[in-house]
Amino acid sequence: MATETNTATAVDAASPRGCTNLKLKQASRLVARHYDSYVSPTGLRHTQYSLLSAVVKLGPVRAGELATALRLDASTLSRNLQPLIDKGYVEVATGSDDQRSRVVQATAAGLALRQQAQKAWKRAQLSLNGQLGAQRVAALHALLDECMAVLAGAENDDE
Amino acid sequence: MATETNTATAVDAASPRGCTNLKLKQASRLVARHYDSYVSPTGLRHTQYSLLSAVVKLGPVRAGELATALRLDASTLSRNLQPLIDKGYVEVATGSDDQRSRVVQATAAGLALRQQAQKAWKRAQLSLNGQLGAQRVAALHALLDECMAVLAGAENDDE
DNA sequence: CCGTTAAACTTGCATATGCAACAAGTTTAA
DNA sequence: TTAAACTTGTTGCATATGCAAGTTTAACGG
Repeated sequence: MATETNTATAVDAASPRGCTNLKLKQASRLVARHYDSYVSPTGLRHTQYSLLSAVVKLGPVRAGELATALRLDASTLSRNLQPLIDKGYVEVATGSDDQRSRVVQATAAGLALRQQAQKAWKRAQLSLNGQLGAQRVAALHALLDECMAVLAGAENDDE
Repeated sequence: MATETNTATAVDAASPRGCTNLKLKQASRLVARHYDSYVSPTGLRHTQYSLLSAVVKLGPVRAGELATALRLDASTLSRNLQPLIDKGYVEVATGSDDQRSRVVQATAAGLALRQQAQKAWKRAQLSLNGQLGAQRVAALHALLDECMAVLAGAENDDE
């Protein structure tokens, strides 16, 4: 969109201060705790809710795709599934064409719980929108999406 | 600053889509990996670099203050310090007035390493600025700072 | 002075996270 | 058709994270 300032021409003192990584981690921790205060009474942690939701939405899906979609390392995904499997919310089957692949999907119990938890999530999100202002949240989402799109695409490049 | 829209007046279709928590975590993971690719050759992980930097900046500081400054749970901070202590980059002493408190500070080795690692951090940050655009990064920082200020202040309130 | 309450950390427990190495199944090429 | 190369997941290892409970020390009330 707007001419991507490739020279220093239009940068009018936009030199970022501080560490983007630290700010993201801190904000993420704060927000995660906020969500957990709403969602954890359902028995799911914020991470587990996100994962279960993704499994429900993406239907029967291979582990690798799920990891890519969530931008998670494959090994992390593999382990994060375990608590949900133990509790009987998702099940994993071996792929039909490719014996190496694992196909993940939600159980009936998982679907039911997700619907419950989604209500709690909704309250958490609305509460956050209220505290921060819907516009600010929308702006943050847009910015984060843009950043992820750029970074995900550049993962194979050198400088 | 700008009138904090407390009513629905100025919201013109700013209903945020998606989950703020998930977006923050995903973006944070991507960015963390980016920083690690620059910083980890120094022997520090991105989290450890942030922590060591905070210790250096805040000088001799009580554990509690450090946790508050980093918005980390006290128990997490306590444990995160351990790797740095083991490697001899920071040292912890018992408080003089209050025997319960612990005072943390960087060692000479810690200071030296931090200076080295800071160069790697700088390259990571500049590279990120380049990929995302300095303005976008600056905007993101501003937004994150605002969010943290609001959320940190509201930690004791109900809805 | 002693028992109670509060404050500052640390521990136990359960996840979350990623890299390197590994195991297993598929595809390719000789 | 078999070994090399590649793909898909899982394991080992080392942190990162937070809540609840425990420990030690301070501060207070009587």
